Amino acid sequence: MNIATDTRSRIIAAAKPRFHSRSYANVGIQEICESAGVQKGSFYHFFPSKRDLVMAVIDEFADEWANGFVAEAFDPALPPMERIDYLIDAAYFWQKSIKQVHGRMLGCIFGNLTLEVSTQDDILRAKLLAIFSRAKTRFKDTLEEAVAAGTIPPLDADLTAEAMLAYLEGVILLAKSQNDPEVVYRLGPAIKTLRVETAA
Amino acid sequence: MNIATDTRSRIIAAAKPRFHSRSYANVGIQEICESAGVQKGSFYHFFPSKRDLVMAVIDEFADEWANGFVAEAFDPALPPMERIDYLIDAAYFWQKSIKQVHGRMLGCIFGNLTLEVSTQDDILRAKLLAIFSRAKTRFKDTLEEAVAAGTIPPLDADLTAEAMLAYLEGVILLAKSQNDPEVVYRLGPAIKTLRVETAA
DNA sequence: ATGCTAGTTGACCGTTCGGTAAAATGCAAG
DNA sequence: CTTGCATTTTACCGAACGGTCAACTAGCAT
Repeated sequence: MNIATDTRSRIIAAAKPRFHSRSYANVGIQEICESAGVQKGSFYHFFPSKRDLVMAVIDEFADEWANGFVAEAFDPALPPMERIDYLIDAAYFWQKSIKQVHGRMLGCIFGNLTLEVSTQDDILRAKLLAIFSRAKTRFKDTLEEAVAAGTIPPLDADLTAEAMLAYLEGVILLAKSQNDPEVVYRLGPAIKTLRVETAA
Repeated sequence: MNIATDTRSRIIAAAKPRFHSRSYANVGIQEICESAGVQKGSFYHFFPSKRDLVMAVIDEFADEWANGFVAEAFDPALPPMERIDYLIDAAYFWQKSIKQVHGRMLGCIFGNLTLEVSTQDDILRAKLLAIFSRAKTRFKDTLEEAVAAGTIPPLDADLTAEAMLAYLEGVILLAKSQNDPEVVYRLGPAIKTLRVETAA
């Protein structure tokens, strides 16, 4: 079970940076197996299909974020709106450090995969949608807290949260098109100007 | 020359909806040729490579937009900020009509391609970047006009324009993840709340 | 010791990939 | 009538694709 788990996680570890830095279709099982030092038959012992692998990769990225930057950013000890600043900062520094190591702005793997596969695979789309949904909830809770504390005027927390998430993804997209994480630095802070008023 | 042009444009016409509705890697030359009623050798007479085809497709989409919705939206006769409303409306109705016909929200092909290929092909990335750059200029000019007219308080028109473009792409991304153009309808109008202040 | 099972191996499946080369066709100008 | 050029056809390339299969190994419980 120990060694078995090891093989499985070696496969995921090999797949993660590849799916992130290239695309779903452009990364083959064979390449992943070679990099992980695993035979193809062994791969299909752990993963019924390529799709199942990418789902595991998505889960790992989501966990990594949820327990890393996101947990730090949405620290209840911070004043609510500062958490959003923190998140933008984290996104910026993460993209920047990846570019320093890898030479490229890789962007958000959830956004990348969404635009690539969501018209072709509803199961993957649902998976990615769930990730976005959780992210939105984080924003929403933060906004509600900020409103309750009187930090910001009342607004439609649900829609504003969704708008902020959209903006973050859009900023990362534009940054990727320029291969330049500084775009995140320049545009990110404007996320706090976004507002959807409460319905009258 | 007439028939020749016809073959070339039949190829592009076959490729356009495919690249838009699926992805770059998922659409093969063979399929495009079959759909266009063209032999593969003939394809390579007109396009040196698959990349050259997708560049032509990008150009066609860009022209289509520039001469269609975008031209209507950025009509100088409209009050500046209403142009932005118009553009959001246009994006919404376009995505909605595509979904009605095709059954799917396909999103923005420029955004789609950017996230798929921009880490793997700098020439395509540059092409897409140029498209975004032109779009940003439209926003920027509009914002400057709105500031000059006193419609909105002074702001950093360049950065705010980029932020608005990012937001639009992000909203479409999120809508695609939900396969629901109504997201564009709900979130789109908040684009006008985005602001980057002028540097002090 | 035996049998079961999780894991592994390596060969193999048919299909598709982007791209090539040479021969054939059509057409227009000299 | 012929030359030349653009276009088209057809057959083909090697490589890679996702996925399958039967045989084999190792460890553990009965």
